[in-house]
Amino acid sequence: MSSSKVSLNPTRSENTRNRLIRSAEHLFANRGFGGLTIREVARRSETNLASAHYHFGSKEAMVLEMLSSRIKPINQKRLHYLQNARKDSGGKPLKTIEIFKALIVPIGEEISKSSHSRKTLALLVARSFTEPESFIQKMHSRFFGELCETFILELRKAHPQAKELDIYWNLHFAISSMLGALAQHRRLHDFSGGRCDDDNAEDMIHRLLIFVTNGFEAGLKT
Amino acid sequence: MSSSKVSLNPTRSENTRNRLIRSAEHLFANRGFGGLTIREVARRSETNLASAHYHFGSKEAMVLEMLSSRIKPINQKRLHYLQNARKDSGGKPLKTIEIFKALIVPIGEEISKSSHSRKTLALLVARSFTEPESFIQKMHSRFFGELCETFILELRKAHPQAKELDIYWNLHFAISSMLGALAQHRRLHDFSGGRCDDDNAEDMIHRLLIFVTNGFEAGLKT
DNA sequence: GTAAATTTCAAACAAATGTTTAATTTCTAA
DNA sequence: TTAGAAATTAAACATTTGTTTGAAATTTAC
Repeated sequence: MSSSKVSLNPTRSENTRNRLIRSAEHLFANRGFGGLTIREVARRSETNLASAHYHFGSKEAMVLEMLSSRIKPINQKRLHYLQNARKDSGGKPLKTIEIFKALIVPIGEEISKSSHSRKTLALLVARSFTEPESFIQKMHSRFFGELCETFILELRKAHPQAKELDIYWNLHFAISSMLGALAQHRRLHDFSGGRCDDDNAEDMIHRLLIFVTNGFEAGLKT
Repeated sequence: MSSSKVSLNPTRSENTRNRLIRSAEHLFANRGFGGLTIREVARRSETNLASAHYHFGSKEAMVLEMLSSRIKPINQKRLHYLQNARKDSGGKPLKTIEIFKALIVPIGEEISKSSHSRKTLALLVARSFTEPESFIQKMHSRFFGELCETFILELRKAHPQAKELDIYWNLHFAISSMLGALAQHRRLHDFSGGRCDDDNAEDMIHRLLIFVTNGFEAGLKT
């Protein structure tokens, strides 16, 4: 039942817990909530089916725990980037691209950092927006409610002359681009005949920033 | 076993077939392939579980048949729009926005046209890109392979000076925006506090076109 | 070292799913 | 009208799923 203990010398129990989370991550990223089975999570973790229930209580609780472990650090980084940008701007409203940097770059960094298959995290974050509605609702309210408000506020400061609706719509498009681009890289690989790869996360993030910033700003000029 | 017969006075058999397809559409749109069960499709169609297998052979075949009935008309319209644009241009390369119009407007029109819940078709098309990879691969090769090639060719004609990779990447972003925006309208509703609605499909399509066109063109200027 | 708590495990449970079968009903055509 | 084809149905089948149980193994604390 212990939860927040972090140790350099993890106990055996913490080890299985972590192995379970890592396996759940991989499976959820590649197959979604419905396609993930506890049995396979347990098998890949080289532990028993029932131990997953022992540690998390249910399949849903396990997956949400896993998502939390990946999403929360990213969201903290996002807020951190935003704060730094505010400091640098000396009280002036931020430029659009700075705001979107704060939104997008942290994902890119976490993707580059992660030692295992680079695509797992990208799929993970993006898939969390393509799951059935019941699941998504829990995700959104748990992980993204505040964050959205913060970014909307910042965008409105940056564009005081813009209509509220225009900001909503175009932020919606921007987030869609980001998530879609991350989740559906397979399509890119397909129709570029393998000439584009997303191994270079920095390159991808930079391209995405240009696309999103220009699309957003154009959308405000009605 | 008859397939291409179209009659104004549909037989009883064709009726159940159509009812099955319509129920499958609704369920697939809202819950995805895994969340759709043949039993529920049959129940909603007020017919028997086994008749779904009688008409389609398997769950997968039924869903693919349903997708085909919705996607093929849209893709035909897309090619048609492209042809018309070519005629109007008098041999000159098309403008970016004309190409994206051909890609995006047909979906908007079908959404407006459909009598049942407007969001069903949007969800349907978009979800087809967020399903597990094995399923998507079949979808892509069956419905979108050629289409992608055609549009890439047209974009290259329109931007002969642009790098090939830039076109691939930014088309990828554009498609991501389109699908994401269609599929995830719930987020828009959420963080706009209900102030944005997507009942006005024309308005949404117009906004999307502006966003995508400007993002794409900005992405080519490296 | 030993007793209690924690963790792991094999087995079983109950519910749900895609598919098949065989009988019944409905439609079609001569 | 009637025999044969087509379509529908109820029932059963074989898997698979999330979850629970109770015993065994391991760790922890004194």
